[in-house]
Amino acid sequence: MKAIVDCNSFYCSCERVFRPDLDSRPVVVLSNNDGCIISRSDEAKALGVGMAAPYYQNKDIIDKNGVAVFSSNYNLYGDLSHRVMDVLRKLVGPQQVEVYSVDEAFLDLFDAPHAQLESFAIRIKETVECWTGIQVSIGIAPTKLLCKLANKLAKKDKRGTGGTMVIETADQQKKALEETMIDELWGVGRQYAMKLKNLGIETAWQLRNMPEEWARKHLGGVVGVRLIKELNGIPCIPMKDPLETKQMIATTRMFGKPVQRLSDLKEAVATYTSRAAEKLRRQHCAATLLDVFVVTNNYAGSYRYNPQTRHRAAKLLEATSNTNELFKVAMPMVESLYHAGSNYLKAGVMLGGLVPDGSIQGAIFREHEKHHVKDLMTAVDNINFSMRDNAVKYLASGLARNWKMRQDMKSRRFTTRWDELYKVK
DNA sequence: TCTGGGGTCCTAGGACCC
DNA sequence: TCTGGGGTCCTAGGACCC
Repeated sequence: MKAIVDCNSFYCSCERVFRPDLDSRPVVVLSNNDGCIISRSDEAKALGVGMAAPYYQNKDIIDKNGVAVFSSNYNLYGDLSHRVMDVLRKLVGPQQVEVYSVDEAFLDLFDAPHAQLESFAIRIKETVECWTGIQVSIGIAPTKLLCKLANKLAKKDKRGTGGTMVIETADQQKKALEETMIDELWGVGRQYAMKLKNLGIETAWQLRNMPEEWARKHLGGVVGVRLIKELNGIPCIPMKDPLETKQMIATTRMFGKPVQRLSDLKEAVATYTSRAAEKLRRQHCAATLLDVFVVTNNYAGSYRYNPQTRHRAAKLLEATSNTNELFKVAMPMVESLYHAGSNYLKAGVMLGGLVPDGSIQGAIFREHEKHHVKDLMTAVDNINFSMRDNAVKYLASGLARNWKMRQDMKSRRFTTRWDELYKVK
């Protein structure tokens, strides 16, 4: 058996930990640049505030109902997320926890006694809530897909099951699947949902009873087959090794306001490149592919939002995690992508073809020089980690930073900065 | 005036090889 | 004059997730 533990309205819950006065007030948290609403408390959902809805379109409802609004505070959320995951590791063992996202983790319960699953779930839930202040819902089932489904049902009926739900027996599975519409299923997005509805399939139970060959034909090949199997309680999505490293690293941002100057665009890409390189070094990897992209909106005759992306990719001669080496490749790419007179909304850097940095093959005559550079990178990373964000930065990243994003309603970093600690009195 | 920032997996199709 | 079949690797793009 497996479980998923999911934090309820995670970002909102994080804000409430330090603002108990908001416990019964609606709360929302905005995306970077204060653009979209990406987390809503139950009260905000009840008001009809949509997920991923643009902030400005909901401003009326928000103002009228005294909704508390926050810019996203990733230092705070990241730290509380680690605390939740640490509690889970303590309860079930570090190898049994797969962190799936900032607010969700799968647990491998292969040896948990069946008769005690329900009480086990309740104990996990109560411990996490007591130790971190974050409320969670838990779904337990034989497959990941059924776990997600159980979790969704547990969330719907908070009092009945206390925010936990076990789907184990054939009866429990049938009942749960009949209650679930296909568009609520994990792995069924807008496209598949539309397709399925056109074929007359409405509930998860109906989908479960379709033959695999049918799924292979209509639902993206192996993806569809996996869906059906998982619905039938046959595990096809394995637990991931917690030590696995990423295959791709990206850093991309919208600008606070559109930029037109090449110098601003280069500063932004340099900043994202150095961020991406930091992430790369943190997982002890080097990249062999670099991709730079820029997004323009040229408002042809109207103000319609009609973004256009252009990108350049480069294969690196030598795998590297050295920020300077990456700059040397990225900067000319920005220049070649740039057209004077365009409005740039966004830019990004992606690093791919990742290899472990212990095994970098390269020019033998440069060995000495490379050790030097590695020490420098380590020093920069250490300073930035221990001091504060970007205590040491590259000049190429700029000083004026006209393009920096807006975050007008950010709470304090209560748990990760001495000068922003919560004050009791 | 204002629409996020990451990721994964899969398929199709082209280039190339023998 | 005739012009196969099988394989690999890579890239682009779609669909999905939180």
